[in-house]
Amino acid sequence: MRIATWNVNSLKVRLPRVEEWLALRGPDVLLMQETKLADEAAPLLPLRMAGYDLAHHGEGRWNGVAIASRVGIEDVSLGFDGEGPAADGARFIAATCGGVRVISVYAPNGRALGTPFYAAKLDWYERLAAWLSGHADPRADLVLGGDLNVAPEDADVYDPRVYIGTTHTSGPERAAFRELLDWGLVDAYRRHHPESGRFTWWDYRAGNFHKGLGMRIDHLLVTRSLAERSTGAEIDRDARKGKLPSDHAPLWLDIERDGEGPA
DNA sequence: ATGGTCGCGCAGCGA
Repeated sequence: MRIATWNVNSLKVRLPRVEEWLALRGPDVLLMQETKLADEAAPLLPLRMAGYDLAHHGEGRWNGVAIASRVGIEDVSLGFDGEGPAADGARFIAATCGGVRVISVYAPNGRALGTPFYAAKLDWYERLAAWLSGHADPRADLVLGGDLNVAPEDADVYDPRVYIGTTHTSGPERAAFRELLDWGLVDAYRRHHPESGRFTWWDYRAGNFHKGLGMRIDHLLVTRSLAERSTGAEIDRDARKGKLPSDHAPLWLDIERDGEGPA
């Protein structure tokens, strides 16, 4: 089973790139973020033509998360339980695909340390952790993926000195990220790639992609049962190239089916 | 050169 995540930065603009990428890499499940669409505008038919069902949670204009699956999609939930879909800013969608509970999240950016936006980011992480504690089991198969807007280690940025005093690498953000790991999730990409300098996002400006100036802020966090069955993970830098790219690259993880050997 | 580029939507904000 191949599970991928991609901040597409407008599914409307990116649809051709997404269709192309689905055909190329053939993920069973694709978690998307920043679709920037209202639910009525979600491209259900084009994805259906590509063989995927789509569950979408959007508010239009900003944010918006989705799950595309070619192995079924059931028990869709929008937003953190108890808050209702409107309260989460269209940053959380969960569904069961091929027997695995998958969650697509788009963490708040935080903008700058000490701002209300930064406080809201940390608060969102607390609510995410509370949701996990209340509604998920670390012993079950679960994937929490998306744009978490945190580079968990210094190895996840091109130069840690550049980020001193900024968001994405601050102590409280990294502590919030580590709380997810402490709950029972494993950073699936790191399990396969210990090396530094592997990024999922590069600023559009100043040729940063071509200069290799990026951050690893998109993640696939999986419970141990899945981590033990994972056979590989890759960031697809090629998808950041070419015509009309997102500023994020997709990331995927391959998992053996439960039971009898590789899928 | 004290910016740089996108997407949204039609000014200027957010990332």
